[in-house]
Amino acid sequence: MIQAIKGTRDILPEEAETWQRHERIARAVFARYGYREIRTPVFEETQLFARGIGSETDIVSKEMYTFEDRDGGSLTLRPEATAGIVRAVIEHNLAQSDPMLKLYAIGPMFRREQPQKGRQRQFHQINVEAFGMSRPSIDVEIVELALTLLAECGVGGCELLLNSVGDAHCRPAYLETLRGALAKEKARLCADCQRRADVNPLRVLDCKVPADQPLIATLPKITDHLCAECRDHFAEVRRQLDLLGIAYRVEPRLVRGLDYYVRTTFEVTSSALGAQNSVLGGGRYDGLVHELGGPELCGIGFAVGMERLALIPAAEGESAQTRRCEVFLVPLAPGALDRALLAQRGLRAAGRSALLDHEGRGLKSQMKKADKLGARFVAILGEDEQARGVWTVRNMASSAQEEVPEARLAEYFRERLDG
RNA sequence: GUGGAUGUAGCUCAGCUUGGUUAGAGCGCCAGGUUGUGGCCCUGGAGGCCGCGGGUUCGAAUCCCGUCAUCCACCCCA
Repeated sequence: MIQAIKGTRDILPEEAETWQRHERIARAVFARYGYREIRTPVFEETQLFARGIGSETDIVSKEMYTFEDRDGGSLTLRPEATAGIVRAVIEHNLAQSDPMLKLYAIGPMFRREQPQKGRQRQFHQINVEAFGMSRPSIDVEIVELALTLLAECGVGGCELLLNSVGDAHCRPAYLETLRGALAKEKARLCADCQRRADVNPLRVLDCKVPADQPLIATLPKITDHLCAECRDHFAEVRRQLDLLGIAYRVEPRLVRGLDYYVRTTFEVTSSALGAQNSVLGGGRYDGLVHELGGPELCGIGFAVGMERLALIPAAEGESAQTRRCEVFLVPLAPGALDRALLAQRGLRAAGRSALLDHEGRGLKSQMKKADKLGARFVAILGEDEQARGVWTVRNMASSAQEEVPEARLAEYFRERLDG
């Protein structure tokens, strides 16, 4: 039996309604903050990701779906959205003409990882990016937007983690300090950390092995080694978050896996998620646009994991089963089908959702079907009704029935279903 | 790539320890109980190479080996 590729899955109609709800809410929220949608291709030149994300990152070094095009070029299914959006911003010179470049994107990403709870090889993100704004207030707006989005989607029990990872001026010096500290203590850490100490010392800070924690706590923190500009920026971000009454926890050990982040980084976690507990993550990426061949244009953004969003139970149980049908038509008499087809077409043209049974079953069976489809009304056409040009209309909630002339059907339902 | 758990009806699962007549339940689906009326109830029905391959045995869903898949976790991220 052919089945879905490992790490991919089908989103069945019932769950798809939850996704649609989240997307609808997101678009509405973004409109209020002045963000507009951009849609970029799901595959790009491999070089774009290698240069943008960092060739030494896990994503680029071992998780990308890369393949050779027929002309020999190397293409890659996007593992994240920001690089492609930045490419489009540069290619179309969007920053030149837009007085306030704010963009969002919704779509699938691809990473070849081992699947587990909240992690798929094809997964979906909602991305938000703002370009050309360097002041701390946009950092705060982005964070506030992220939290508003989650709140409106009904997710509760979330925690905002905040950090500053410094910039090109102060991070190299900090890394040296950290390396120095690690060199002395390395032998006492777990095997993974000893490897990290050489490859990516920042990751040691993120280690979860209990035995390593006491030593990690003594390591120098990035937030104590920021340059004056980064320190001031971070302080102002925190001051404004306080001003807006937004709760957060400064987490100096919060390290992002993409090389392009500078200064502000943040993450929102939920206890409902298991090991992959981050619903949303992002940060500032001031050097990225230039790095990819564009102008000196700063940027900041975040991504929400839609699978993870869907895993978090909505605060209030909004289990309103969607009605698939307002009017269910039941042609009983031989020849009634023709009248039903005409009536169905007419009702649909009038904006009603109308269905009829295509199996030609008995009345009882069709009534059951109408009930299961959530029909508000059932309209029956038997020999008796057909002879007199009327339909017997049953209100499924009250079980009341009355006869309605065929010509008045649309009007009848409009009066009872609209408003 | 590594570790652990699990694979039986469309779905959720029992049966496996102590091998033994046609493999079960609930939900769902279909039909009947009402010559033209849904929900609740009752009755009946359809639907399973018991993940796949091999082995042990008179006999395997059940024991053994292998394999594949899924889930969870490590790594890392949304």
